[in-house]
Amino acid sequence: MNKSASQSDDGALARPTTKDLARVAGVSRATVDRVLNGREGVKKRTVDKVHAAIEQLGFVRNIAAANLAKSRTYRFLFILPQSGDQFHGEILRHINEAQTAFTADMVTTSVRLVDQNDPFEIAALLASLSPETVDGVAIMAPETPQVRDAIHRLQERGVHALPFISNQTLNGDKWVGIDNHAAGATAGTLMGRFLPNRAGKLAIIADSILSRDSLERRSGFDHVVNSEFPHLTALPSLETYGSQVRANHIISETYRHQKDIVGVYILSSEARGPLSAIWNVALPQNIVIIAHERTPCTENALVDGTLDAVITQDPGHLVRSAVRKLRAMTDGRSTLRSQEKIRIEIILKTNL
Amino acid sequence: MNKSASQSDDGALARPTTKDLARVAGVSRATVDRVLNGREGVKKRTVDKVHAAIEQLGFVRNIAAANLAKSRTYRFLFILPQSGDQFHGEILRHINEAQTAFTADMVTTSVRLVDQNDPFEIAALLASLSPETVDGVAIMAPETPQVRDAIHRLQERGVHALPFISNQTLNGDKWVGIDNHAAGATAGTLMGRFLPNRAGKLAIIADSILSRDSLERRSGFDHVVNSEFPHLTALPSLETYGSQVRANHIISETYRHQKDIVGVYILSSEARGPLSAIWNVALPQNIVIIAHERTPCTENALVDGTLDAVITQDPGHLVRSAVRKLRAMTDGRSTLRSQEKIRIEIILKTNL
DNA sequence: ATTATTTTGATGCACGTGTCTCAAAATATG
DNA sequence: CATATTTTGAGACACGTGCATCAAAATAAT
Repeated sequence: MNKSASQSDDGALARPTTKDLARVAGVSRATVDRVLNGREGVKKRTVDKVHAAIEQLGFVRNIAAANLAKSRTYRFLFILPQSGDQFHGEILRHINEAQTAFTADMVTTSVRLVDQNDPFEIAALLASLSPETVDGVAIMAPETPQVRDAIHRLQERGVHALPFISNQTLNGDKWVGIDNHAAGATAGTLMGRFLPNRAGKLAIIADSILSRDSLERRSGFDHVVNSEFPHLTALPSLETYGSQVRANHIISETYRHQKDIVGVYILSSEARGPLSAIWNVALPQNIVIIAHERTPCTENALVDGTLDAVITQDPGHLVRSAVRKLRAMTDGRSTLRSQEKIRIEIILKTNL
Repeated sequence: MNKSASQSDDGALARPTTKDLARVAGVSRATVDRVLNGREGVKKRTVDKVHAAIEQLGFVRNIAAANLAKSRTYRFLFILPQSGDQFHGEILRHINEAQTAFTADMVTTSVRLVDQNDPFEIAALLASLSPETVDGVAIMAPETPQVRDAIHRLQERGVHALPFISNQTLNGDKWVGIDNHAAGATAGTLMGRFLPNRAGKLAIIADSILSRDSLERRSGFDHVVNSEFPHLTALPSLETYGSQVRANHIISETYRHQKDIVGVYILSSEARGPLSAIWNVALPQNIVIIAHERTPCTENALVDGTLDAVITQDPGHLVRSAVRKLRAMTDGRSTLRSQEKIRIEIILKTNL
């Protein structure tokens, strides 16, 4: 029987190396290298022998040593909107916070802020990137033809691209973010459960209903409310377009015309505008209000009772997951499904 | 001005190495090594010079290369209860599932199942461990004097110990798990919010109220119910002691004597017994039932509407966090607070 | 059977750090 | 001053893998 791997002092099985592979497969280390790195000019019979040895020994490549040998560093870029949105601020904070941890893993991250409403600027930025300066890009931007094409060409040039959080068509698990339909449905369920016996109307407030996120959340919300809580009626979405004045206006107007509002659902990732509008209008205490994303603003609103629940995704997890995925993409590996699944979290006053 | 780090082809700053440190500090690589690894016999003035260079260059040790040189492998052991509990099954599953990912990081994990009720067995196991065979242990076991002492001696022998999920006194951030008081409070909040206008009694079911977890959850639950939902009254805890017969008995008895039960809170991490008892007794449809831990059983109960909400902690995150912490402890590093914070998650039918 | 081509082996260096050894230099002690 | 001691430097090798070169062996083509 073959001695399958060297034995260490304490009797534990040492981890098999390429040397062990070569010995067990009966080939040279050079050939093992050719097989492991998929180089040309190796007979199929030899390839099989090596693979059999890998199987037999349970060989796992020492990525650290490999990266050291290649002196590989991962250079990743986050492209984020430059709006002052607090949620994006949290994302930025986590990118910086994790910088030290990333450095230890040979990952360097940088951030570029772009105007969300200028697809040409985004496309131009993407066009300026090449595999010589960056290995992967996490992109948070609305899906427009320009951007979609730019992403496509970027990938063809050999730079990995990863839709980040929102607004892009998803392919397989090559994206990071939550299922917005389910997030909306969760909001709907909470709304219904918090209002078990009170028939009435639900106001729904969004920045703009044109974004993919908003549409999906709205659809999930409606689905649950219509099918499970027929005593509640979701009103058409109100759009604030990011304007505080407009937010104040539409909320007071709506409340004036619809006296039987029992709940408010704030769709957008920035709840500050709608919340202060609600504060100004002084809605009755017993209206249930649900918003998205954990920010200093929504935390405060939870604590003082203005907000009843917040549906959120963990920004730190989003950032780390993006980095892990980009790294896996550059290595041609796959990631752990369960680790990368971004949870839809529910936050109440008591689990802040 | 000093040339601070070598320049790579593409113009990007190469990451500084110990060589760069030596050059900038004006000492030899041997001395840099003495400082970095805290060896004796270096003059304070020299130590300061090196630290200044570290600061100036922003030097971060290449852990991968260091571990390679030391041929370091991390050998961790999980000590878990051998009860057939589904939640523990999930933990086990995640340990195995993440095995491949760990291997790539030079981490090998093993698992030992022990009888939770036999502190002497656990203490004996701990006593048998030495730094020669294991670097760190994640321990999930009730806190008894025997176990506490054994853990203490284990640490003195140089094996890192990490309380895992439950039942040990906590020191600083050297533990993994959720805040059970907050988890109980969350359950209480949901219960109250789901029952806004229905006065009545709440049945509370536990395996045993003697465990630290149960006590803390109960206390959090009571606090919220008493202070915020005075129309609800939490009954004394019912203990099942893991017996299905007893579960059936106490639940039917309680329901017979207390006709105005409007909610049930299942404290323990195993909800199967109480749930099937509830199923047998056929409680009225509109009773709100909340349990802990996401398992196949609680998932099914959510889908079919028996359960209204599940409070849970992500077992995969728990496992990975334990490994990261043990690794940081062995390296003498600190971990990222925000990443290791285990979230109290709320699961409804819609965010399964 | 000879030559051309493909496949394999042997060997050496590199990556960044840890860990030795031995000598040289600096400083302290008498 | 000479000597003992502390502090530092120079150098070599190791870890596991990638990558390159050149020769040797195996196989295919003529």
